[in-house]
Amino acid sequence: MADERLKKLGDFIQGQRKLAEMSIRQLAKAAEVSNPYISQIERGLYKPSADVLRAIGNALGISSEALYRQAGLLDEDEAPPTRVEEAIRLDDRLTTDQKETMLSVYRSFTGPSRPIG
Amino acid sequence: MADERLKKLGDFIQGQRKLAEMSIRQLAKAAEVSNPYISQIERGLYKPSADVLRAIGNALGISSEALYRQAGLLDEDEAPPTRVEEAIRLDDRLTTDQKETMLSVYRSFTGPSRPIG
DNA sequence: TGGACGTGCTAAATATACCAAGCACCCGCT
DNA sequence: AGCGGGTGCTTGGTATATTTAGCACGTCCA
Repeated sequence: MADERLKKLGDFIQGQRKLAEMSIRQLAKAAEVSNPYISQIERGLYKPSADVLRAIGNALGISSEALYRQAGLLDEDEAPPTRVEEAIRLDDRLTTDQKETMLSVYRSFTGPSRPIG
Repeated sequence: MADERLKKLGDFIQGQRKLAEMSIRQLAKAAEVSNPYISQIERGLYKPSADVLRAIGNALGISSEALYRQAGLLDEDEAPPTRVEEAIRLDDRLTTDQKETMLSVYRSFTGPSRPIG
């Protein structure tokens, strides 16, 4: 496996970890692996096994599928990635006002143009 | 990982291989792994890495996703509560800064702490 | 008969995924 | 100053994934 891919996967995991505001040790504990190993994965030193990937995905609140796709482990380019707008609209923890707020923020970020689909 | 799962995965692969009318060696060559290794995987002796699984899936003309699911590596019923967060984090139309902004807005709406486990 | 081919499997060696211990650093206390 | 607790990283070892060589059994064909 190209270590370029591993690097990309590592960067992705690190980015997601930071977005989730977790430390390496927190993630390691949640994913039930050692902390150095997370560090090593993030730096692209190792090719984690399938169930370690799954555990990391779970710990980060990312669907394993998204992780696999990022890791280049699902070539099938079906299965549309989760949509922000849709997810916001469907979230029952948000009030209607809050949804509108988030949607308008989102649209201001992404511009007026319609999303791909 | 329960070796029961490995056995089930192995049986599944073997079944698919036979349906595809391939020998172990043919599959091994197509998946670019050694032939004994295929044999060992089919008998549930080892836990193949994610990209070996993908290669086998490709060689057999099976969607990797189906394979992962068979292997119990896609939980599917995990992590639904974090859909919005995931969608935001994975959106490639947003910059990291924008993601952080939206996440903090979202968190302020839904409450401060939302640990994963 | 015999050997050139197929099949799946075994065994021993190598490569590498993964872990425990611990270092170096930074910070908020007291 | 010095502790206690946080951060990410390094090192050396063990466990295990993966391979190379080769066995034992079949079948077909000369």
